[in-house]
Amino acid sequence: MTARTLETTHDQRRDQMLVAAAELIAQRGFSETRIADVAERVGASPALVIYYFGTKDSLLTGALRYSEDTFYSAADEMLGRTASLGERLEMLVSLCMPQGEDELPGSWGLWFDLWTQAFRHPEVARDRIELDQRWRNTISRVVQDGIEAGEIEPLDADGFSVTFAALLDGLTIQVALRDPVVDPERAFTIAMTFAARELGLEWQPTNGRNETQRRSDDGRDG
Amino acid sequence: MTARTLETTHDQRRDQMLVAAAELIAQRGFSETRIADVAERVGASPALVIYYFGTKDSLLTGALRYSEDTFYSAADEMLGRTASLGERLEMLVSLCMPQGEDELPGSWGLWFDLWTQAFRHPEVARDRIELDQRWRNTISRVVQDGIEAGEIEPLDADGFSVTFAALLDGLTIQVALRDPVVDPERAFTIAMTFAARELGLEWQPTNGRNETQRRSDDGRDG
DNA sequence: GCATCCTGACTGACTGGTCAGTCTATAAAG
DNA sequence: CTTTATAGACTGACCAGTCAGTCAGGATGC
Repeated sequence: MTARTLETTHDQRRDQMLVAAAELIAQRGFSETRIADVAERVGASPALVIYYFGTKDSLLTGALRYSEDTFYSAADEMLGRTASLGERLEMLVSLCMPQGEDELPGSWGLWFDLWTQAFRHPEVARDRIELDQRWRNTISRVVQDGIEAGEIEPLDADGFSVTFAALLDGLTIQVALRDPVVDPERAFTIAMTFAARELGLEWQPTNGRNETQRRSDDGRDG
Repeated sequence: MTARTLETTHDQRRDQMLVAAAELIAQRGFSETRIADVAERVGASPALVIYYFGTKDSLLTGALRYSEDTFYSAADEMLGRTASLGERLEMLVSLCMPQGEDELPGSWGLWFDLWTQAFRHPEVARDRIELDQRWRNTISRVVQDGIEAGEIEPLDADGFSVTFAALLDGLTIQVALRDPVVDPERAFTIAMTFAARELGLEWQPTNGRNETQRRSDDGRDG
């Protein structure tokens, strides 16, 4: 039916705008993102953006949601392609550490904006809570799988997920904010050491980099 | 001498404005804070605010700095009045958990704004790094004192401070954002349990509340 | 000819910052 | 003890720019 095609292009446009908005927010910040910027980015008129989203706020918070959602989906998907508990944890952790510039485009700044918005806007707060629960569930599931596979002894996976998620958030902040004391490698090691100790899992840092992430040659920085 | 009085009132005015700005940022958010709002709050004209700070940005980032600085000073000061390692840790942790509404006025939101600004403005980032180092030093010092007092075995206090600070940040986020899974009590327990385990310290949750913070009656929840 | 998509032109409200000049108080001069 | 000078604190009026959102109407597809 024709409604389908229309709806499809409609949704495509929408997603284009959401992605563009997310990228701009990541670069410039939430309230420094203008409708006109988003419009230009997708090659449309500002009026069209309003046509799709009604208000600026609706667009921007939508972009935040969209971006985080994409992040978690990517995480879930990647997890599907890995088996061992150790590797899976490494994957989750390295996903949190902005060490390359090429991951999801600068999405780290979006966390800050999401939190800032959530703090003052109940609707955003609700979404964030949901998103965070999803993240903790992912962690919890990974641990649970490890238990069921006999890799580690049974323990309170949910409890672990709460603490571990908090630790990851805290480390990610330092790394994203380029704290000289907490570089990506160190944050990675801290997180993994904590997890290993807490779960009773064998783990030690591999030589410099962990192998679950990006090809061994990473060109140069910048 | 007269210059003294003049300078004093000058600085008073300045501080008034910084405090007012901090409060407004906490309430409405960084970029929703107008010069006119600050001016009104201190009973002055917008022009006067500019007269004192030159630009809006200078005022707002100054307010952020001022507020965080006050927080850490308060922490240091409180620490001076406590002796045992356990109590000191409890104090640091409870200082991070916004459970009452009456602490420093809504200063939790300021963290989010500080991070958000720091992510995109190098100057703010520098300040934040310094502030955070100060915080870690405080933690480190507390642990070091505990070691020297023979309360715990020697260990890497700096290393601990990095991890513990990150965990506290992560927990504070959840609490500040009213995550139903991580209420203040739970966050408190998680942090203390982690610290105790990591430091080899005896600690168990007291009945419901810990005694180092506020009187037992806290009215109702807001 | 109808619905949806889309735009250019426009506007109304807001806001950071300027500026010319007032007010107050201390200091200097007469 | 007045008068005058100087400086800092302070303000009202104003401006120039920005930006979300409106609207009337054009294109496009069916």
